Amino acid sequence: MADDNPTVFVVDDDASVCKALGRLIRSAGLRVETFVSAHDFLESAPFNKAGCLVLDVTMPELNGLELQELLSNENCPLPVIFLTGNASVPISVRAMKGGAMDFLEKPFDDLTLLETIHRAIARSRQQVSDYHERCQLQKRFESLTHREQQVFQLVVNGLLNKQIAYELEIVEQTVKVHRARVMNKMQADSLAELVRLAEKLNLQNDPL
Amino acid sequence: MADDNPTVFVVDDDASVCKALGRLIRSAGLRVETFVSAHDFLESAPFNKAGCLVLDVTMPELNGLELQELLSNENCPLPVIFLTGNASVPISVRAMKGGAMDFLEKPFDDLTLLETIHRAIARSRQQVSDYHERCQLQKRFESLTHREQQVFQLVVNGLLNKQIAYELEIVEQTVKVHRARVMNKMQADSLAELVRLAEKLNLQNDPL
DNA sequence: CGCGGTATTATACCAAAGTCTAATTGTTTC
DNA sequence: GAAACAATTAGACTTTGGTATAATACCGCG
Repeated sequence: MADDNPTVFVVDDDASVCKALGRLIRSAGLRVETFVSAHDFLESAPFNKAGCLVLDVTMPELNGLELQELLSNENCPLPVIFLTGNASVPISVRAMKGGAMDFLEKPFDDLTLLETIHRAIARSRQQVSDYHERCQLQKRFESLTHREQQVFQLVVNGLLNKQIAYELEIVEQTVKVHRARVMNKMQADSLAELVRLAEKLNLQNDPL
Repeated sequence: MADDNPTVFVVDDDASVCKALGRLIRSAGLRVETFVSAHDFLESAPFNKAGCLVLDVTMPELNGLELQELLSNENCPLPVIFLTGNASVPISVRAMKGGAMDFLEKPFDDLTLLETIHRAIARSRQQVSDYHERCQLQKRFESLTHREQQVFQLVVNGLLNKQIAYELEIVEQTVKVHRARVMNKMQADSLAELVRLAEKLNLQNDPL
């Protein structure tokens, strides 16, 4: 909502390449930040903002693949586009298996890169939006008391109030109270919606 | 249920390679079928059975990548593992973007290939199982009359019976009749389950 | 034309869910 | 200890959902 301006992060140990890529990408109307090392990039860690990463494979210290893996482990959802001068098949395969958007050899076609960047940003927007939604849901879920969470679980498993009462060894009226609070706190205005929220929260059912 | 025996399909224009791969894979206790051309393979099209495809990239007529794309368009979910002698980065990237499990250069390590095959088969099993479940669901859904499908849609959108009645310009009692039939035909024994079935059927909600 | 499938409605009743007020108990926290 | 929160229950009531029986009407098919 507030900051819908995606940023392209360019990481290449060759400053002149950074500069050239920066120019190219800016010319397409996109915001760019360049870094000459993976460490530099990591300091301004751009979590949960839309954008993408254009990454050189071969760099001293932390190379492109290692950075990709690191970000992946950190759960940073930024799509990665690799650029490389001297690539090999195993490296490109590893990059793609690691979830890279693309893997382009230098010299690359400017338009191809820009087109790939746009696809990456589109994906990133989706990811960021999904992430935010999920966070809000998670927050609501955590605002439930333990008992309310239990009732939530059993309700979306399809149990009747009286069955839930039996499971939890309480009285049906108590279940109704909890259930009403669950609907309120989760901001669901129908059981159908509550079930969908539970799905998004990965509240697995069936553990009966 | 009936045929839980996955088959590895090997396609390589070099018959001796086929033979060697066949031996290797069979030695791991897996069923193998070999083909010396993509066309040969396509004739025994192994849809909706668990297995995987070990594919040479460079072949006369229809090459590996083309076969992969063709199968993908045909919605054939068989995981593909590429083998290649003289590969290039763009080709490997294209293969991986096309959803390949892996892309191995000859000479490859036998154990690596077998390990990849096993992962591919595991994925295939999951896909086949998902596919079957989805088919059954689709069948049930299609057994609903038009009116019942409408009621289904509105029910899982969270509308009350009386609201559904208003939408469809009928009386609440009629909605109840349809609703009961929907629950029966879809084999759902709770609203929660019905909503989950609707999700799996991609009955998008919200088109209010 | 009669039969089967579909859609519709009515009546009646029971079960389940939702709502409101109110009270009790235990725990934690300032 | 008072205040705040959580869990529990009771009682009373309304709304909604589910089920059963039955009847009417339309349509297409043989």
